[in-house]
Amino acid sequence: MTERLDDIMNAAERRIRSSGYNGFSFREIATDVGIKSASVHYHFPTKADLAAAVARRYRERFEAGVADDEASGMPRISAWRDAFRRALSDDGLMCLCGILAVEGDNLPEPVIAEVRRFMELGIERLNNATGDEDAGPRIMARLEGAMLVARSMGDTRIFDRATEDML
Amino acid sequence: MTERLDDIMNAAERRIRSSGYNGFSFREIATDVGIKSASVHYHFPTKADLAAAVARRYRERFEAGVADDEASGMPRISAWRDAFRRALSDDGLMCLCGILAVEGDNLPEPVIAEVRRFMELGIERLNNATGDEDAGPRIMARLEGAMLVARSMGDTRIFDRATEDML
DNA sequence: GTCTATAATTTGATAGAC
DNA sequence: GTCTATCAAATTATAGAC
Repeated sequence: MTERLDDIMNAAERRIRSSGYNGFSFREIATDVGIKSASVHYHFPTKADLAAAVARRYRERFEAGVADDEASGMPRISAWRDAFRRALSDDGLMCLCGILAVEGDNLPEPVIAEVRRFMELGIERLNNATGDEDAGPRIMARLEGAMLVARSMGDTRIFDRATEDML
Repeated sequence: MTERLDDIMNAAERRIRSSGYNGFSFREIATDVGIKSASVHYHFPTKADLAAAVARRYRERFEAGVADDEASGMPRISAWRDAFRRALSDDGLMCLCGILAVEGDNLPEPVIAEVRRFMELGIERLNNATGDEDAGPRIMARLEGAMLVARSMGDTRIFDRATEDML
């Protein structure tokens, strides 16, 4: 039913995580999915709509992944580390919110808002888990940074080596 | 003499660190500097040329800043932390190589090469300083990540809180 | 829902005068 | 070195037929 919507969002997520918001076009998404760009606009009127929807879904999926790990007894820090590791190893791509975060202030307001929500979520959860209000920013920084460096060196194992003490 | 060249590179660096490689145009640079885009092409034939030159200069300036700190007695890890902090607080912008790193593989080859050189430099120097081959990736990850998170939350102090134990 | 067609703008880049 | 003029291509987005 809504499989077409999913196809579009999947293609958009892959493209954004590869090249960023300014690095993909509606025509590319359309080609990936096998339709025309006008049809993509039918589902998402503007580029900002599409990117914001993808960012929201990413955050919700991320949150659910962490919750699953915690439900099976994993400590919260390890669960967040595991969720980042999964995002990196599943497809070798950067964190969606990480790349949107660095692309910065020229992005549409709704996209920026979703990214900030992702960061706030992680910081708050990790602060609560540790009782240390510096722990949230520090752990999120390590995880985003480990993805960034691993990606720039083209070596996933760098993420593991830079975060193995968090297990 | 070459002040025009510097003006162009300064404008390009600011734009890239704000919005990335795909987020700036020759016309914007030209407007910033007060000339026409054709004149920018005179100095840098292609966009890849300009970005690669800016990335190389960034790395060299970064390296010199670290060397200065070390010459005045600062330990190497603190010196790297200080150089990142300076880059962030001078203008509130992201690390140039950090943003180019996440924009990824669709960038022109010469630009990717400069970014990788920056990361390799940091990793190697920090590995040597600690005698631990995991320390380089871990420290670079923390510094890049702290900038990323601080930037996405619009709060420079997050960088300090996430890295104060490295002083 | 998807298409064709197209508008309006921007982009990276070049040619040639001064 | 900088300009005007221009190009070919790509971009976001819309109108309207099917």
